[in-house]
Amino acid sequence: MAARRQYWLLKSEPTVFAFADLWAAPRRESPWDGVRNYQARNFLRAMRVGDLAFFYHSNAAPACIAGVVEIVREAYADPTQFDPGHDQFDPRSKPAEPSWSAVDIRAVEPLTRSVSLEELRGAPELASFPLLQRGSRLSVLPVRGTEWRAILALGRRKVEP
DNA sequence: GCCAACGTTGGC
DNA sequence: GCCAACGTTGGC
Repeated sequence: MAARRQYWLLKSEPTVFAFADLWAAPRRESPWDGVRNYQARNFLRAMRVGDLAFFYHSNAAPACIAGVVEIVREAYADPTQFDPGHDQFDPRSKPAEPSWSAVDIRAVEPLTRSVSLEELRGAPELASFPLLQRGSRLSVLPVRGTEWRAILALGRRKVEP
């Protein structure tokens, strides 16, 4: 079966780590670590090198999609789970059987225009987009091809509608 | 800062 | 296995 690129969305609070921070990092790369939710972790583990993801700014004014990133390293044991000095330290996780995973990402493209939540809500193609559902809190989400293209079209548009 | 929604924990 | 309490998320 041919490998097929999948699409994702990753949430980050820009005051902690913004798309611009990733863009400014060496080789525009960074680990994506610290995920401590099983469903989100399972999505991380399903990612393949070459998959693309939107970089979403949560807890921002306005919350928005700021850019596109690529998965450059598939899931590996998240080192922060074993670091007692780290906020995300998990004393129950055993090195022989790590509970949590990280991937590495690389910034690919800043969107010409950030796409705000309000705009996302206005797009008919995104009616069932998980991010827009009530109470959605997952920090890692799958994105369908139709949704991906609709959002890209909004983000690449140069002129206000 | 508020608060609704959600995931996790732990007593039973 | 149930479920109340708690901590966290995240839009506003």
